[in-house]
Amino acid sequence: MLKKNNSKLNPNVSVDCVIFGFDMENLTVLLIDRGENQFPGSRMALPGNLIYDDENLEQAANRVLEELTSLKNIYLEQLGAFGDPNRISKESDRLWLKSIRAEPEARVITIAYVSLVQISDYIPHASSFAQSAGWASVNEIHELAFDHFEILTAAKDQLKRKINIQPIGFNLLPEKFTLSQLHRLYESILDKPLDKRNFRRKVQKLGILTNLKEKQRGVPHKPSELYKFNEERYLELSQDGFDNFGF
Amino acid sequence: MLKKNNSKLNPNVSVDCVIFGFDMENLTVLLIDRGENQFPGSRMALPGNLIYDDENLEQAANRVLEELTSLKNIYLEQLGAFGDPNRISKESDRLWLKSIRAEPEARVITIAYVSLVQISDYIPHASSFAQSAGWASVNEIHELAFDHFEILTAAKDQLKRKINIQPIGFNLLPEKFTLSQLHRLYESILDKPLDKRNFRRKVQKLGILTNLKEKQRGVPHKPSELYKFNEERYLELSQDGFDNFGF
DNA sequence: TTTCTAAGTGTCATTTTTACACTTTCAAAT
DNA sequence: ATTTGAAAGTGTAAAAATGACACTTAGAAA
Repeated sequence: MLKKNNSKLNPNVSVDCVIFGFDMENLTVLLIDRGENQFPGSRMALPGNLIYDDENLEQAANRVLEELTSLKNIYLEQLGAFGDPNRISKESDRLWLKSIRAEPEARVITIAYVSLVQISDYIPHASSFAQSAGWASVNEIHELAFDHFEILTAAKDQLKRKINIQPIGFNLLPEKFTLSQLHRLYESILDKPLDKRNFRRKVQKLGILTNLKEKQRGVPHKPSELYKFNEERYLELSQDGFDNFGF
Repeated sequence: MLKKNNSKLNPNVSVDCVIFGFDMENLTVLLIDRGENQFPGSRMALPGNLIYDDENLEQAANRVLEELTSLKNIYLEQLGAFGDPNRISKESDRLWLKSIRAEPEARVITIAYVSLVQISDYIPHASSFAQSAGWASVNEIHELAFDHFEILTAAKDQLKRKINIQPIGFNLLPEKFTLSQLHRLYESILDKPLDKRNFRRKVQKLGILTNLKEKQRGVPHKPSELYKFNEERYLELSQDGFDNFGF
């Protein structure tokens, strides 16, 4: 596992990763399982760990993510810092830290990073201290280790806000997707129903979708046309300061 | 100066504060002066310092701000973490750190906080290691200590984004203000001209301004009517999920 | 051939946005 | 008393965006 030459873990700063996916039904998030001797509910955690003194925060997040889940080279965006002095002092968390850290009692603030990926491109495999790693439906999660539930909530809120400013939802879909899939994705992120016709009208007027003139096959209903995200067109628009991506 | 009982400074985590003001002409920011033996340009810095192990980040930001500038009880919002391993390794910064820190070579990541205040309510007085503290016009700043210029740029960008979602500009104005002052404020934050009539129409339709039926006095031109921010009305609106505050 | 399922489509009323120029009110100067 | 300078304040019409709303179509499976 990625060895750091002679650099030193910083006992006070960690990174945590909120990796969102979309299983065509619901928004999902990548969690690791800390194993059976944890209290139920708090077994699951966001992938995260201490940083090394010679790496920057984003590098650290990528390294930790790879160490724990095998996911590599993912674009991560910073969510913010979480630094409550008691954030790691639940009894179950302290016991666990004793088993994996050199200075389990140190004050640790964590920097959270967020990413959006296509589930099918990234198949997590647990390693290091993660017993397993996998996708969980965001709206079925009610408790996590440390302050990770709070971090997840902040990440969902940020995603809601950002999706009205940038067309970032495409990162969660496969290269070819249908308008209905995009529609369901927006509904599940914004957590509210959107009128089908109005949604389609607007998304098509933006001009950032290319119709591939290709149909779904094998579905027991009228097959949908497939689209892809037109990145060049998006860059044109956003250079001109266009920001009306909202619903 | 605010003594911390027996708690310990954390050598690896600091906070920095970006306090914005508005002098009725331009957006301004609160800076401290590190004194004459600094290189020109890098003499000025954002108020910031290491955190204590038993305080949370927002508390730390408030404490540090008060220690350096005497400003108290200011609502601070987190901007994010800045953690480049080389962020404090410019030669001039290292020399300065040697004079004020116990572990001047430690890796330090910083959490930046932002606030908007009315210049006239908060008169900064330097203390601790600040030689002086005062307001500087944001668009005249081209260099700062450490990575503070980068932090300031991120804060300006966040402000631009946020002002289109929440009517936060009011925090920068005195209680009574004119529509023209509000107009100039929006133009200076968004850094683009806004049509006077359209601006007034929209801001008045929002219903979050109360006309005080009171006129400016002593101005050598038609006196303006004075308004104040109607917070109750704003809360009503934002509870219903209203978000169209943009220009 | 029937049935089931999701895809796909258009219009009208309302609201929001944009572009644009002249009159008014006060203080200061003459 | 009159003039001047400076910013405040005001309305309209065209274009664009939004929101509400219901039926037809294409394919697979029975």
